[in-house]
Amino acid sequence: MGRSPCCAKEGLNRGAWTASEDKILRDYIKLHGEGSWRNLPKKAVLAGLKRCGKSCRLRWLNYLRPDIKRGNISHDEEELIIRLHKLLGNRWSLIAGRLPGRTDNEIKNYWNTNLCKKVADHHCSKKSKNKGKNNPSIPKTEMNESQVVRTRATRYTKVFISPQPQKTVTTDNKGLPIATNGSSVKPISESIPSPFTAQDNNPSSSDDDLMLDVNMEDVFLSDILNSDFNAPCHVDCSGRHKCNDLSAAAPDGTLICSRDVMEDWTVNNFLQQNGGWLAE
DNA sequence: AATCTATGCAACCGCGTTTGA
DNA sequence: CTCAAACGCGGTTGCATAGAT
Repeated sequence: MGRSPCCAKEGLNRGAWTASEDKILRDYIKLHGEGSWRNLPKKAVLAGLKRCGKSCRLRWLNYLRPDIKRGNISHDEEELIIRLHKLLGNRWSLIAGRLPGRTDNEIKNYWNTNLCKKVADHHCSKKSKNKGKNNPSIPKTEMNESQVVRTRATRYTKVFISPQPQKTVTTDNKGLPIATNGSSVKPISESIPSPFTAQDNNPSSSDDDLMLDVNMEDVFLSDILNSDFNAPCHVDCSGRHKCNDLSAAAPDGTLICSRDVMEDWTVNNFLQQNGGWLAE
């Protein structure tokens, strides 16, 4: 089913935004609020704004929003980005969510232009420092090795998590879990919901049920958080497959662990339950 | 001074997910 | 339940500018 391109309508402006366009958009949103981007151009065109909704949304989110923090990224922010990227991969919106005032686009650009090189230099100084797009001689597979794992993942919405009492967790004013000093790392089996403990890969189960065929009883938080996500993972996630990026599919297509599950689990549950933010 | 190359960033594109009729 | 529209995200592109030659 083809979707009509958002910006295909003739007569719409493209490219860099002018100051007057910014003003129109800002005034419009001040008046009507965010959202309904698709309808925005129809209404705003009366004010002379000839932009598609998608473009308006992007301009607003990345540039015009009043809470956007412009300027250099501080060292603390940089550290945080690196850590979050190691944890989350290229989930820029998630990373941006942990950095108030920063946009996903800004962080993505900052990573690609600064941190990517830094991290690459730090981790694999023996490898080429050239950017991939400027160095076509580097095979893509090799380039990917020095990059983080690709994170586009199928989202699984049906995950059975057995109810577990939530531990209270101390958070800072940003909602981030505060690392407790010297927090001892527990085995995952003690701290994560039951789907991550051994489950019988029973084909007779309902097809709608996501089978998390993971036996991580011997996996420790420190193994994951301290692991080099770029390197082949030495954690045997399933007892059958050595997974490279904490998500893998068996040759028969059996899902072993979806990344989103892992991410949600890691960020929202797992770390909190351990009371530590990248606790070591 | 002119040209080339590298860099940074804003914006676009395409695709997956969500929503609602 | 189905399907199309809308939304949101990550990857990529293109342009302006700085620095090197």
